[in-house]
Amino acid sequence: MVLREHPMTPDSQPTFRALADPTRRDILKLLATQDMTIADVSGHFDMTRAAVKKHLSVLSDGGLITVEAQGRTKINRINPTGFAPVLNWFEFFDTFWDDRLTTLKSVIEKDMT
Amino acid sequence: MVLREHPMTPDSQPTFRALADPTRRDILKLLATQDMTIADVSGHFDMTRAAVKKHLSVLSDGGLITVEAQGRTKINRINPTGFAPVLNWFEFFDTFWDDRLTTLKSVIEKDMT
DNA sequence: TTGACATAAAACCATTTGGTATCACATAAA
DNA sequence: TTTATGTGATACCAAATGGTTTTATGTCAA
Repeated sequence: MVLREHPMTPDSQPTFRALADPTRRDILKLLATQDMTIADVSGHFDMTRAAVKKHLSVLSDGGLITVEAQGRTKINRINPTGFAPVLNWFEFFDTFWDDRLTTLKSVIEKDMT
Repeated sequence: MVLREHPMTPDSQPTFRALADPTRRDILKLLATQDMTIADVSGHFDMTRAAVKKHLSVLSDGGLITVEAQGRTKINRINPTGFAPVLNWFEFFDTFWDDRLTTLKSVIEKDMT
């Protein structure tokens, strides 16, 4: 028995990969406040635009942002739907642990105290 | 304004990193069903025990499993509390999006249909 | 049309990552 | 005490990753 993702399930790997880098997670928090061009995003980090652009590409591959061309700039916009694959993955444990009265929700609440 | 994790917040990076690999996510699903030794886990994957051991170390670094010595074997056990850092990170967006009536919960439900 | 500017793309580099093979160590069993 | 077995640790390798620099390309404004 080798556990593998079901073939029909949308591949969650690009999303998990996109979330694995701290800079990309910070970019997502940035874009949660407002849509931004690449130049805008770059202004918040100590790295070249090219590097930021690569991160945005990874985020786009993971479905976590959408990019819309607007003249000579591109508007990077967070995509709430893109979180679904990861959230659904967590849901597996949530439903699984319902039996043990150890839901993920209770885990969060425990951490809050 | 450069977004960085608050110094007092437990570092979530090792947890995100641990979740970024598909094999490690499969291991977690395995351990959700029952605790296992390294040999047990290895039996489910087409790779050497050494490779599986590395994955288990990364999962342990991320706090997602605990390891208990038992004679000459080691029992690997999933640690629900270890999910807290990532779940809390998602909570940020959840509360943020409450204003827009776009909570993560609704994202999941939309994906279910 | 010319020049400025935002993004794209490619080559390149150092480090990390996921895997292997090998050897050492500790514990259970003969 | 041997011997087998489960695990740990190290060295090593190919590929991926995160960054830079440089060179296009496309679009807006004089």
